[in-house]
Amino acid sequence: MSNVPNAPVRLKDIARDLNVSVMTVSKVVRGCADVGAETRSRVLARIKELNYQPNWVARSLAARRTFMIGLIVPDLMHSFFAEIAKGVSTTIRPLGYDVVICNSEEDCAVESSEVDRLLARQVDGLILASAQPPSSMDVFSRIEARNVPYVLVDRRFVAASAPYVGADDEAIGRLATKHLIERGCRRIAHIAGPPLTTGLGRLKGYREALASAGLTVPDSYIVNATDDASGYEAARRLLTVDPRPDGIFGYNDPTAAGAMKAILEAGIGIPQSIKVIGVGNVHYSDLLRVPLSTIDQSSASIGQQAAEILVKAIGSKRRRPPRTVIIPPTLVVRESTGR
Amino acid sequence: MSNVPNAPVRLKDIARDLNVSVMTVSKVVRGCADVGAETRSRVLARIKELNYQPNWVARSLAARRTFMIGLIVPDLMHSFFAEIAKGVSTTIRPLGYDVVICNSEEDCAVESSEVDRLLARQVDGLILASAQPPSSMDVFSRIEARNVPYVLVDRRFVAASAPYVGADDEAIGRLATKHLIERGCRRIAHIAGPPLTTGLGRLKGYREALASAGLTVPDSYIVNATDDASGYEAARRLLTVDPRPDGIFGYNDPTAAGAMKAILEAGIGIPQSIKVIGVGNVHYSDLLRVPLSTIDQSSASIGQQAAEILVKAIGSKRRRPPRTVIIPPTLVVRESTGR
DNA sequence: CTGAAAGCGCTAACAC
DNA sequence: GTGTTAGCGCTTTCAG
Repeated sequence: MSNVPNAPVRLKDIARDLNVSVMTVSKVVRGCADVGAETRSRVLARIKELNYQPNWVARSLAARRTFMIGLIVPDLMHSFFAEIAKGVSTTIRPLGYDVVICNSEEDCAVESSEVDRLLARQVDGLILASAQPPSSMDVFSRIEARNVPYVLVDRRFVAASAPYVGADDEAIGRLATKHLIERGCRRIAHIAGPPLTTGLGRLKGYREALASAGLTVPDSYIVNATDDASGYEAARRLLTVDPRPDGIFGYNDPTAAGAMKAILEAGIGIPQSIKVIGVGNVHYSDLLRVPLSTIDQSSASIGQQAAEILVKAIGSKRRRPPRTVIIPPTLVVRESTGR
Repeated sequence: MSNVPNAPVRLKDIARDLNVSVMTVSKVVRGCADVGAETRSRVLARIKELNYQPNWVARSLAARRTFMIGLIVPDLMHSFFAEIAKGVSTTIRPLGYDVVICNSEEDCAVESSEVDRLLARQVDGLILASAQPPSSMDVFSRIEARNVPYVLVDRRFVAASAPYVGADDEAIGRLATKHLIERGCRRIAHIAGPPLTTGLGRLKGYREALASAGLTVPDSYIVNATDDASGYEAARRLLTVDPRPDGIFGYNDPTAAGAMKAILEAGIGIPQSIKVIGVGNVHYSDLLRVPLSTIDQSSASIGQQAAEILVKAIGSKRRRPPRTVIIPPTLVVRESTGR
């Protein structure tokens, strides 16, 4: 019995009840082999009886491992990141880890403080879809100083010496743009994302695809947005440009969906007059006003692979050379780029 | 200096460097008032210099508080729950808490083990959108046995003596159904959700609204679904019923969106021939094939209020009488129920 | 196979 | 104001 009613059962309680040492009980709990069969079953019986649950805080302090990892994403509401989060969780939970999920709100100061908190909580590893500016290093170097393994997802940072799992953004940009060209578009606009590897890469791919098709576009064909609301506004601006674009490549599905709303509101037909394509293949793309063609990035698998790489890195003592997993993008054709 | 390179700085290190006791440093770190001004500034200086970060695992063990709370939701991919998660995080983070988010996959065994893990990690409190069957008690009684405060959201359980924050599901059902009736529908079908308070309550409200309007419907007007895919299938079944419904009330926005897809695919006009309404006001409702009328439940505010109640409960020693916050539903009319 | 000793890094309670 | 004493509940290490 413990002294205080309602106080959780401890190893000590079980040990006392059974007249064995705390160590023996601890070993049974952790499944160590070097315990006598009879002792083990007595302990096990008592554990079940009292419904003993190890105190993970104490265990973490003593073992110097928390079996907790941190995941920082810019926005959980964006289903792309929700899917990554889910992929991470379902992969890593069966391995005994819990995931602390943080939202950085796309703000690099918030992200930076999240990282510190997670580190202070002694997480065994970190997965980061970072909102840092491309050149910034200090968040990464702080993690590295602590020798905590981490994996970058979605957004790449050359300065960070960490594994990366994500898509090939230039390939995405080329694939989307080429598809519009093949569907007959000649005046292709781009709703560009924030100046991170994702936005920049897709923009570059877009430019490359245009160039290799011998197409040129006015500067006003490139506008900026990040979500459905700003995508809507961006498209409204594009519709005033002369000549009007006949194709729009959106940085991601939300911007593309917002753009479609603006286009349809203006009474312009999709895909007859303007074709639209997005990126991400969010689950509701198929239910939009006009089902949205998109580039699939296998978001769940990004989370899964990041988790797997992280767990391996946690397991091995020495730093391994950072692995890079580039997930090839695939085209999903729906009505918004129909003929 | 610490013995091992790369080992994090400890209170002890700072104390030794400055020839003060560990306690004094600890007090400075925690902002206790009873420290001499000069000592304090010396300590502060050294802390900054060494970039000291308290070890939260050790602190948690000693202080018997982790400043971590657990949040369990059935599905992070469903933006309703993602929004709750965001509401919880943004409310509770500034108060010094971190949130461990878990997905139960709508599976009550998974949920049960999540609860145990979170409890073993000594979370200070729990927020639960539980997938337990309505009568089940044991998850709740396990939490109560540990004396850990918890708050229920979205799904209600009378047997649990915990605060609840959520919508009034019967009111939702009535509001949605009444709206369809007012818009002229007479043959109103319902895509019902799982047999939890949400699904059951909305179904009840639907029945009440029909009854008070003197309408009756065949049993075949009530089908089951949980997400967009099953909503699509459900609607396909409804379309074969004779006489065909002229209104469909979907358990949530995804089911309603899936239903709209099936209806439009069958070449039937929305809202001309069938009007559709959902629940949840997910952020993309406005971008769907036909912008979806819906019932708003203020999901972000559910998360926020649950977090606030939980923090108060954590602060106070004694159990307070469980508070119940019912968020009144509001109607959002869009094109899917247009005249 | 079993257990005693020695912490993990920090804080509560109380002396000085 | 400052420091001392005693842990928090567990694991590591190493001796029996």
